[in-house]
Amino acid sequence: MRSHGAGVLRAEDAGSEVQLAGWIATRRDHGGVVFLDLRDRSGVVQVVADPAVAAGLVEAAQRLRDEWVVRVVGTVRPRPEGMRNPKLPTGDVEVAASAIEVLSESRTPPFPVEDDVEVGEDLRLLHRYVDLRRPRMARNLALRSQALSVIRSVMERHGFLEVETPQLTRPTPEGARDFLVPSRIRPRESYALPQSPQLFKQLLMVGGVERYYQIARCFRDEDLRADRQPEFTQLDVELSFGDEEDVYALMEELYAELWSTCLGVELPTPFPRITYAEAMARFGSDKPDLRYGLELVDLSAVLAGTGVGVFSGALSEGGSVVALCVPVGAPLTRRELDGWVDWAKARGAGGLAWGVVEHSEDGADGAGGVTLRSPLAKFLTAEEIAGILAACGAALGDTILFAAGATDATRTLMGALRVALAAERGLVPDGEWRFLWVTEPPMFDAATDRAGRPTGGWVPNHHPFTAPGAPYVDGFESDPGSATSRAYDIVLNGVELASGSIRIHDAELQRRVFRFLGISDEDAEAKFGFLLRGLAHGVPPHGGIAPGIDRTIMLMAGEDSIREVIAFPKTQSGACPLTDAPAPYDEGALTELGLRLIPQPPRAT
RNA sequence: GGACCUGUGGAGCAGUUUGGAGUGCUCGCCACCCUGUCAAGGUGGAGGUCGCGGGUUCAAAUCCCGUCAGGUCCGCCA
Repeated sequence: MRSHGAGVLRAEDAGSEVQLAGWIATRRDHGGVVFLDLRDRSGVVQVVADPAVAAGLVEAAQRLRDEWVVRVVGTVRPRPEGMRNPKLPTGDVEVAASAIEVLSESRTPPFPVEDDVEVGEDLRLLHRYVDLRRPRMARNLALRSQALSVIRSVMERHGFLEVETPQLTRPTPEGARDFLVPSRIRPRESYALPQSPQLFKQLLMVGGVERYYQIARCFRDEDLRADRQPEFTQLDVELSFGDEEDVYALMEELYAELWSTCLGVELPTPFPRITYAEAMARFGSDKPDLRYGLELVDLSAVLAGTGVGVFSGALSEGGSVVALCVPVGAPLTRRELDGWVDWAKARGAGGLAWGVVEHSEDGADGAGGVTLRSPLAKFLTAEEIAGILAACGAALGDTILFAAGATDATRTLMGALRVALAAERGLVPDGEWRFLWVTEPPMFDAATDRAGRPTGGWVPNHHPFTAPGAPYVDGFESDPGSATSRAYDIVLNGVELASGSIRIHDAELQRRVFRFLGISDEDAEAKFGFLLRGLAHGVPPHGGIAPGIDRTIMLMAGEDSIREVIAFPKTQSGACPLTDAPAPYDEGALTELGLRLIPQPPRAT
């Protein structure tokens, strides 16, 4: 049916007889001659219905409409001098048609099949089959396919076995909410879709697979975001008889090859490593964006004896005072500062203090001829102001923002402010790829209730199968807040791309962790019995990682949402406009499943 | 569970602040003209539940309340 892709024809093809097939992108009807832009996956080429070549073809071409599917037989010929189109890769040639066959007609498209028109996302998803024709989406799909191919070749090269794990499995009692799947053959019971193949891949290690990978679909029934879908894809990896260094080296090679092959970019390896504690202290985030500075400044020491109430209050309760110095050369306006104070309050903070670095009128305070203009200035001593300016490395025109309170919360707030300010002030450079490893996260976080109050219990920071760091194996129970784990993340430009850890491979240690988390031996047996039995049958030391495929492709494609790199994504409310999923239950099916719906409560008026 | 933004012929927008006739722009669509365009051009034309419901008013796209949908974020996501 087809001899060439439309987009591949070049000057050297002149004279060739070709058969093309594709969609009518546009039609330019000059009455006596008609130009068609024919689009297929490979690109676009101009087809001419020229009465000098084929009689009657002009009339046929005039009946064609956009997005009709046609087959064209013709001859490639160079365009006349001065008629070349440098905007098209095929612009040196055109195809003089001898025959045009309509394979399929089309309604007028619901939106233009071009990149430069912003179309509402619900409409794009409703007609995704049209949206996918747009060059941007076609490019994203091709990039994704190429990336998956590179991933498989790297993993196979290193002796990893691709093993599939169940999609119908048992509900896991902790973590994200499961999608439950009832079945007719097991009425009143439920499978769950896997949040990840975590326990299966560990059991594959027990099973002697030694090196496993899978392009694995994962499911979590949690609220959606630009970078979160209810179903998403991970490169799931696990290896035996190795440690962190094996995982790091493998992933660095993988990402370097992805960037090299797909983007033509050579990544420097190894990636920098910073500890979780350092990331939180310097950037207020466990996924710092290293493309810009704007690091957090801890002023707790400088302000140890301050008379400023909000600061001294936080410090006396063991908290911190944290500053950000915005080096924009020109101060933020009062309106902008008020906006950031409101921004902080919307996140549950008490507020932000601020100061602008100005020329010192009398040289009485500050240093280097500058001082701080701030509502706080009259409550600060000259030494404190000098200390603040020195600690921030502040220069004339800089704006300093302050927050005070519990250390972790204050750092997190200022970390979020750092990201928001950098975006707002245009401090984020284009075209930089700043990979890093974030290592040694806490083993546990303090558990909180719905209102955010600590319950006194602990929850895993990563998951309960993560090995404690060597110094904490014996005593994590006595000082759980200080224990770190052998987990690690890959972060790129402020996005968490991958997360993994070295696992517990000792049944007794695993039981201790469960007990510490408040899971009794009985509970553990009921929920994780299959894992514990596995751990009793000869377990190699093992660990792994799971890079997010959607997020990786999103960043490679320069997109802001993973929906742009997923062929058929869901909306933020978890719906699919194309298929209108999810659908209401069918009563007959419910009966077979042994289920009954709770009547919808009457809406309060 | 919460905050914010958006919703106007097929697409993208303006109009909403300060209520006064569905008014406008670009593209698309239909018909006709046109033999070198590639954002083709020209002439003419069709196409509207201003998301939906209620309220205020002599009068609502515009003001108020509610609701639905899409998006961004907080919570949530071991």
